[in-house]
Amino acid sequence: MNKTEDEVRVRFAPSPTGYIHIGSLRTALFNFLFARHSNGKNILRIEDTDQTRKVEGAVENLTKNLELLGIKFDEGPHQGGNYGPYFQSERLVLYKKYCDELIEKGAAYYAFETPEELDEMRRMQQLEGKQTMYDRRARDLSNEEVEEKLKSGIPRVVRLKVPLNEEIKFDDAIKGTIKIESNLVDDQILLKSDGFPTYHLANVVDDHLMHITHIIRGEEWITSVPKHIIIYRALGWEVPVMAHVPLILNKDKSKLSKRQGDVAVEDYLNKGYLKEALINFIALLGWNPGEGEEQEFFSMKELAEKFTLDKVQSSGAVFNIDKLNWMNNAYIKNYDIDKLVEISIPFFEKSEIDTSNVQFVRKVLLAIRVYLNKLDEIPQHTKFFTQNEIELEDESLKEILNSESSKKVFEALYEKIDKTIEVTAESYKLMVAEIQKETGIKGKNLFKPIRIALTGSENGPELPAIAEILGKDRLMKFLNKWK
RNA sequence: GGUCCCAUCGACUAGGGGUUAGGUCGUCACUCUUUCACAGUGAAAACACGGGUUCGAAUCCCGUUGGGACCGCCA
Repeated sequence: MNKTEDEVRVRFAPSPTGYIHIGSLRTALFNFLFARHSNGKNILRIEDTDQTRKVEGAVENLTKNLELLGIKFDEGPHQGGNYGPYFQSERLVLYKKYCDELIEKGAAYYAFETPEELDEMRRMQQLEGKQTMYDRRARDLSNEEVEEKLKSGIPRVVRLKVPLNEEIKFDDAIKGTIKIESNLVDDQILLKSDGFPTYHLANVVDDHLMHITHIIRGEEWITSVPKHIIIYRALGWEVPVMAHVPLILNKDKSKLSKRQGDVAVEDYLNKGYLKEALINFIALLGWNPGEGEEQEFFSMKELAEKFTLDKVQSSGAVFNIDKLNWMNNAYIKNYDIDKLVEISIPFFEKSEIDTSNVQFVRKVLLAIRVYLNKLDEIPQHTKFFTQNEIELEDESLKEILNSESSKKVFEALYEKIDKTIEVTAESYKLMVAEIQKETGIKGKNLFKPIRIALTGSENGPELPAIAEILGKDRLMKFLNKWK
């Protein structure tokens, strides 16, 4: 064991449900940033104690995406570590051991109700308008009764014996002091009848055994903290620092959900949001460096330098796709072009562009990147570069093409291109400038007909770039049609 | 319904006893431009309400209202 005394150790503990929720991503990010900021360790632990919800390949998918986004772990299923195993399903003996200890100490007890009985109990409570919670009916069973039932082999669970008439208090690093009456805390099931622990038991045991110093997780957990504190106390363990991160919300301020848009990180990656933009955006959802800082763009390194828990917001944050789009566009515009080409290839494959010609892809991307909020918009911007026949966007454009002055322009440009060996953006500009001088036609009357003749549309990327990409042959073909 | 959490422009937020309440997205206008976009300049836009405390409250306290989360042999 090589843990140094006050080393910060945090964990991200997802259940393998098959995809990473945007909210989980932020929790993972905050944990990672906090660990890096404090020179501590970031640990990945898989909470797979629900046998009914196993998803094949979920862990691989999760690890892959987190890694892709730059969130790294120092310990975990793949990287190993001194406190494994890092799958809860492989730690069952541990949970059993501490569960027995709790029973021994009188801090937990056996209960024998069936799920149906519990449903019925809750139904009645609801009918009476009471809070639904276990009525503690098995709490005071005599030793003999318990022995007898255990022997009979009927299904049993272990429940937490919540001490009565006490005020449970703790200090949350984000929310401040929180107090709850113990009488309102449920005698939570700790060990299910299948022998697996529930979240509450497994979490406390693992966080302790793995020497977790700070628990950074979603706000939805805040109401179960008292249960955890009771377990820590019963086992004589120190309670880690709690930090409950506020929720990410839908537009209507409810918890971010599938129904109202994409929630899986993969969805965003697949749409062509750059990982840097996604991380930057997510980090700013519920956190900011404060103190008059007006910077909006942060690299992962900068985030790690600046991240502290006291700057995490205490209220929820609406996920605003407009701002993500703006930010992603900003990243796309400033990204290293060769790297961007690499990332963009899969999206170009959905267009007419021949992706084997990387130079060509590069040119097109350079011309259209300014328009892209996300990479999956590439196909809708590439048609100007791939058309072999020009289709007019609107019949009324013919009028412009057929005007006297337009004809003159086409004629002149055609001749110049004919004499040119290769059309580049530069040579195109020169030619058009010459035409302006020679014919006296300028402004709209000059460029508009050309644009329409070459693209079929009144607007689009810069003409010189388009001309270069189209190339001499197509340029002549398109002009010839109207001259 | 019970418990807990939360409350600054439409959204993300800065500020945290004395500020013209600042920035970013979005919106609108103008400028630039051989189109659209980009870029630039500017505008509209907020301290939920009511009581305290104080010379002074967006800021501290209490309440109200509003929103949210949780109340499972899920995590």
